[in-house]
Amino acid sequence: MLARSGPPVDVVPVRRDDDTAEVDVLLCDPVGHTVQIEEYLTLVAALTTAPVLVFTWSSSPSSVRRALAAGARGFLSKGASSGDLASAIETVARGGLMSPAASRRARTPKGVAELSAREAEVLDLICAGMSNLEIADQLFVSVNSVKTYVRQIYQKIGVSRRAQAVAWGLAHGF
Amino acid sequence: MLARSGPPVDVVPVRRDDDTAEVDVLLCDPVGHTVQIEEYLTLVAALTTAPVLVFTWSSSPSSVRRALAAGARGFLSKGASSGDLASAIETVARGGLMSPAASRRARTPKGVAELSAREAEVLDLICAGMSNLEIADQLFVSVNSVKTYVRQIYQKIGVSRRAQAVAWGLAHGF
DNA sequence: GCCAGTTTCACCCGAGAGGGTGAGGCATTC
DNA sequence: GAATGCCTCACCCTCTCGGGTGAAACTGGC
Repeated sequence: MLARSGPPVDVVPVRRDDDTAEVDVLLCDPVGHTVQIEEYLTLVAALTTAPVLVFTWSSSPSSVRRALAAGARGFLSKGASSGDLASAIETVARGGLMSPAASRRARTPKGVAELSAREAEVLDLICAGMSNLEIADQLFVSVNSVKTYVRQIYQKIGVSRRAQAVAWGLAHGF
Repeated sequence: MLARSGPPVDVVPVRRDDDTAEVDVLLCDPVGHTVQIEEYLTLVAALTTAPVLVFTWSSSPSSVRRALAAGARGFLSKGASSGDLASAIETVARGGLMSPAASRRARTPKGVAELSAREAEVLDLICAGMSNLEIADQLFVSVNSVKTYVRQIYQKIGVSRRAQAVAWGLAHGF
């Protein structure tokens, strides 16, 4: 995704228990932790001296507010373009603050416009091959909630089974 | 797939009831018709004056023999590279005969080496979002057979559910 | 002819998915 | 405050899938 952006960006996967990685900006998706986002970001910030850029599907003003208040230097929706992501990384690496107000225009990739943040999140995990129960575990919700999202997703993207949803999702940037 | 090949090739979808399409080479996958491939190819040949290039997963010598005997000007495995496909189209368009002996080296794309032709065929249809029953209908076999293939595919590519198989398949050229 | 691999099929059973209905709580907007 | 959309959850039921077992027929190579 970033390979086609203008500025050169090296991506280094960082895991929770990896405290030796040197990065300029830490990209962090608090999926499953949105309820206690403050605690989560405090933990994440303790792992690195690099500024933290939250990169997740949810971009509700409440999440943004709380993430920034928790010390994140930026917040960007996964629906933003790769160019926006690259420039967000640059802004944060330079010590600036990246708020979604600057990227609100480039909101979602084409075809995802009608999915809510949560629905997009669930579709992301479906495309990763996870079962409903695994997704429920990951997001700390009931499997009934996941089934509801799955139904809504299928209606919105016009499919009727999982394989079709995966194919759709992968064709649309998930 | 062909967009990245050297020679320029225009692809025109041709359906069974479309007898006005002008094409130089007719690409034809007799999926589901391998038992009566002769009859099928006779029908196909009646649709066009263009040479017929069979493009399918199965590349058993028996299928090749019978397809060429039925009038096909070429036979190419779907496992072949896009370059091979493009040059096969050129060969056939020039009036040549395209037999798999020339493309046997570039047999399957990476990662599909262990799938049989039938298994690859089934995975193709899974990636198209079809259910087991639909696949069975398409291939004129029992749904029990399809389940068996699905099991074998999952074992070979190391997945345990459909969504994972779709993602794997799409990542490997299906 | 023998052997291995492939194709095909059946059956059993539990797990997972999918479609439906209904409901309450929260955040945002007017 | 009311309306709307979203999130969350429950429950019902059916369908599909997935893992297992077993078996027969065919093809190609040795």
